[in-house]
Amino acid sequence: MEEEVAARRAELELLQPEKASKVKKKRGRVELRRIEDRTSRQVRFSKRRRGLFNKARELAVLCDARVALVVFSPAGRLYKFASADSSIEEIFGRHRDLPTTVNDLNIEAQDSRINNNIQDPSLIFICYGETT
Amino acid sequence: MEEEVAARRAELELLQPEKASKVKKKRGRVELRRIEDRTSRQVRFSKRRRGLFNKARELAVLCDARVALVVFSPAGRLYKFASADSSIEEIFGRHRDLPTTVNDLNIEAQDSRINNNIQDPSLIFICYGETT
DNA sequence: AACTATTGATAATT
DNA sequence: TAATTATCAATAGTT
Repeated sequence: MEEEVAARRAELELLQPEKASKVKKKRGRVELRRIEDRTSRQVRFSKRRRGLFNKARELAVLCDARVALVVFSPAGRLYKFASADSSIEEIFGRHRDLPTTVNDLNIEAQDSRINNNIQDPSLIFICYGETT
Repeated sequence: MEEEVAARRAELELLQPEKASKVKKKRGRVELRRIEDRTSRQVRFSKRRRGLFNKARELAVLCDARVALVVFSPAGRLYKFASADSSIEEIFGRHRDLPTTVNDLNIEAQDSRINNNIQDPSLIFICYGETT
C-alpha cells in the first residue's frame, strides 16, 4: 500500500509541472467563501452536512447539551436535528405541507404551538421551509 | 521536532505497561455516550461547541446554505448561529428577558412574530431558553 | 459513489 | 484555565 503511494508520487514528479498540477491540484487551506462551481458546491454540501449533523449529535450526547439544528440546502431541501426530539418532531410533524407566504406561516405557527403540548419550555423551535 | 517525538516514544516503551498507560492513556474511538465526569464534560463542551459552530458557519458560507443552530449548555447558557442573521436576530432581540412557563412562551412567541417584519419566509426560527 | 492524501478537530497532557 | 501535541476524524481532490 505504501509502495503504491510512493510509486504514484514518483510518477507525478516525472510529469511536467502543468500536467502535474492538473493531476494533483494543491489543496491548501479551505478558503471561506462561496464555492462558485455548482456541482462542487452540491457535493461539498452533502459531505459537510453529514459531518455537521454528526457533530451536533455528538455534542448533544457527550455533553448532555440541547442542540437544535436546521439546514436548508441551496436547492431548498430541509434537514434538521434536535436533541429534544419529541418537542421538535411534534412541531414539525404538522408542517410537512409547507406554506408559502409569511401570513400563512404566522397562522400555521400559532396553530402548531396551541395544538401541541410542549413539554420542554427551554427549547422551543419552530421552523418552516419552502421546497422550491 | 520529530526527534523529540521519537525520543519520547522510545522513553515510553521502556516504562512498565502499567506506568505507560498512566503516562499515555490510549485515546481510542470516542464513545458516544454522556461523559460522566462533570469537569471533563464542561471542557469537552467548550471545545466541541466551538468546532460545531465553525462547521455550521463554513457550511453556510461555502455551500450557500441557510443554517440555524441553537445550543444550550448543560448549565443552561445559550449559544446560537444563523446564516439569515437579520431574521433570527430580530426574533431573538425581543426575548432577552426569558419567560419561564409554556403559556408565557406562547404569548411572547405570538407577539414576536406579529411585531417583527419577517423578511425571509423560508427560515423562521423561534427559540427560548431558561438561564438556570 | 468510493478512495486516499491532507487538513482540521480534539483528547490527553502539561 | 489556557496552551501544546499526538492522534483521530472530516473532507478535498481524485478515480
